[in-house]
Amino acid sequence: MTTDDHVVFIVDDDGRIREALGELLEAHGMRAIAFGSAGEYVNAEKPDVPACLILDVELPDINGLELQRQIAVGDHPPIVFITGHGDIPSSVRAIKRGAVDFLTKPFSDGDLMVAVHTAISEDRKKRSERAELSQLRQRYLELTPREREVLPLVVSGLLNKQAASELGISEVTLQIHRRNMMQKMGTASLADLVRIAERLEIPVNHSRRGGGN
Amino acid sequence: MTTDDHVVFIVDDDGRIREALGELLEAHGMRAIAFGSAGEYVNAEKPDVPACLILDVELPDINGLELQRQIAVGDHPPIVFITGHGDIPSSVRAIKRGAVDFLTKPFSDGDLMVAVHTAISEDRKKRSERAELSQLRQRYLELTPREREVLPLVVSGLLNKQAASELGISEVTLQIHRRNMMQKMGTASLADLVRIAERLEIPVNHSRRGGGN
DNA sequence: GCCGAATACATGGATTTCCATAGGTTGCGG
DNA sequence: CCGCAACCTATGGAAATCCATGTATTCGGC
Repeated sequence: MTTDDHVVFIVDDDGRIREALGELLEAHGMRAIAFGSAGEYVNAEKPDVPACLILDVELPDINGLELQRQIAVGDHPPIVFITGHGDIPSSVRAIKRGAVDFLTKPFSDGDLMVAVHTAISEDRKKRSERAELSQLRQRYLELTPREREVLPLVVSGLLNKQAASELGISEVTLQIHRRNMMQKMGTASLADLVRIAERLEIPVNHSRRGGGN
Repeated sequence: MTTDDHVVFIVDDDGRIREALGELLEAHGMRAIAFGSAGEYVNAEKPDVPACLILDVELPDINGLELQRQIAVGDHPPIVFITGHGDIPSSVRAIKRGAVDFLTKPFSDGDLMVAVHTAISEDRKKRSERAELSQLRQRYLELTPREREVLPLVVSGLLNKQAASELGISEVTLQIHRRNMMQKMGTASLADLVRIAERLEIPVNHSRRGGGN
């Protein structure tokens, strides 16, 4: 892990904590960027790399749990909460909402580093999955309306003539749309297409009656 | 929700707590079964219905978190922890390991009931998914060794002749195995089979080179 | 008006899948 | 030895999919 392929954000109003954490992370070969308030963090330009957010619960401008709730609407780095005055309901809520850990001060350097590594590893995985899904979604959006209608019928396993009947068109036309759709989706086989449709959570409302594939 | 289609297990060494919780749950039309120790609970015959486990952290025979860890190897009801002396690391660990909630005494009846309903609802969903998956796995186990070899090749989208080549057999033989396999798996189409293979997490190591489905 | 995209339909033909039927070999258990 | 399961192969033929190519209509943008 080099300092260019990840980043650790530190949000704590206590300058000494920011400095101590920054030094700890850099001593472990990690890149750290610190902020004194949630507002600063939210408004800052951020590198597009796997990340972790070390977040103090008691911030001057907003409660850390509230910030977690707010940033949850978009893509955001996994959170490692740190707090000097935590309570159990808060910790439960934080973890249920996806935080990687909830550490009470004083916490050990080791615990923090484990949490940070877990968070960055998690973010790396999620970002990769999101990128792939985003690409598939883009392909889906490039389909014509008709092609988009044909897709769920095809992946549900209907024969071409059955799918054509569902749309009230000829089988020949259905075949054309099907072919164009599969080309745009970049799939060489029906099997590939079915898997992509699953990834995109496209509903399957039909089923073939009777034999064969 | 009738008292026949679910159950709430209570494991607490304090008889008054067991009684109070039992009465609360029954006042809400729920069925409750109480145990004074983890050993009692583990050894008891349990109804095969959606359930919730209200688990005290400080038990005489074992720590509640340790019991969570032990029962995690099998199918077990979602846990709602209750405790009079909890600490944040314990609560974090409990939630991370899948507990529905971690309530510190004195907790409100409302909080407990919400947690219990969430747990039972969750268990109902998981049990349904597990039953379905178990059935699919049973079908998979009924395949002959050859049929089991053919399945991943087919769902990867290979042409029959390509799959046959992979196994060093004739295309005709591959077709026979394919047909028998799809019948045993209860699938009417390749699309259905692909979805089932995904559910069973059968690895796909091949891909068709070139056009068509 | 022209052009391109989207949609519809068609033909001719090749390839693949599917089906029904038949036959053979090997290994295991009763 | 016999029956059965598992595996292998084949034929003949029907159905489905795929491909290449062509035509026509409508709509929107330039």
